[in-house]
Amino acid sequence: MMDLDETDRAILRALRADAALSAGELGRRLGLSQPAAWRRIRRLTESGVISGRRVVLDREALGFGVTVFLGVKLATKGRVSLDEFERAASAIPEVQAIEHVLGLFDYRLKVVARDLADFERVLRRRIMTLPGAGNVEANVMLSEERLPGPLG
Amino acid sequence: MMDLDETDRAILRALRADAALSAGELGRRLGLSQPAAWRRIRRLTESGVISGRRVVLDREALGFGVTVFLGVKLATKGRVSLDEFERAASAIPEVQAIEHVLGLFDYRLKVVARDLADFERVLRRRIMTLPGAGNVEANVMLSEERLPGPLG
DNA sequence: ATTGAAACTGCAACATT
DNA sequence: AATGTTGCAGTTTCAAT
Repeated sequence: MMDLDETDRAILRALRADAALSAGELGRRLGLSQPAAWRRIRRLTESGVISGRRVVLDREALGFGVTVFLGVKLATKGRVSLDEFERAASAIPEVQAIEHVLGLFDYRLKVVARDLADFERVLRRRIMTLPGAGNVEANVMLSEERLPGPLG
Repeated sequence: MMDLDETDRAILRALRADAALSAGELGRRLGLSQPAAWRRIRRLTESGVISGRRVVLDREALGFGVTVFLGVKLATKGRVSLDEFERAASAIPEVQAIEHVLGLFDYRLKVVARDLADFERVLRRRIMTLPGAGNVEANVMLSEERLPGPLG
């Protein structure tokens, strides 16, 4: 953990919205020279605060109009069950994220599909056959809003 | 929606892992010239398939070690209730994502906090006081695995 | 698809405060 | 310790072939 000043936070806020911003453009906005802004970005990257840069793909543009969150309760728990479940879930192409959670469910899966008919196929042939899967609860995503979140 | 060939998919797969890859490096890997790779990236961006580039922040490095998924059932529904709930939830700094869903819950919130004591504060003073919030169910995240997902 | 060229960016070295 | 200036290699972003 690292302590950030107001300038660092402004940089993170800007890069969260658009990681393609150049150090020069960032410096211009914050009143820094290009190398000064660049050095701060490098420092944030090397310290691990910035852990990567990813492109965001538009699922709809790719033909995947349906996103569903699944809560999964395992029927059998234990070291082997968790590993096996995670390995099998990772192998399903439509699964975008696997979250191991504590609470009413054991896992939370984010699944995408072309449409509801396609989702039913994934659910029946892939999800319900996952090793150890007991109760499964589904929530179809209608819309999603991503927020900046706290920076320290 | 746009149709992609195998090369486009390889580009998306590579950029999903690391958006900082240059067009030259991408071309080298795929057997394309630098401008050819660059043109494909631009085409994918202009068509909306690539909808943005974001930095990934390490929550733990920022001092937020706890991530909780909340399922929220509204007590009162209707146009106004949804708008009001979303507006109030957006104003909570610890809320990272607001997902409007169909199913057992009406909303799914991704919330981060410094620790469990901090999370309790957020839950009691911010979440439970959200307008219209009825039942709230929580799942504490233990680990998360993000997968490439299907590309068409 | 390749080449060439202008503008910009990333990155290092050095000086300043 | 953080900044600014200079300078160069590499990249982006075009146009031309």
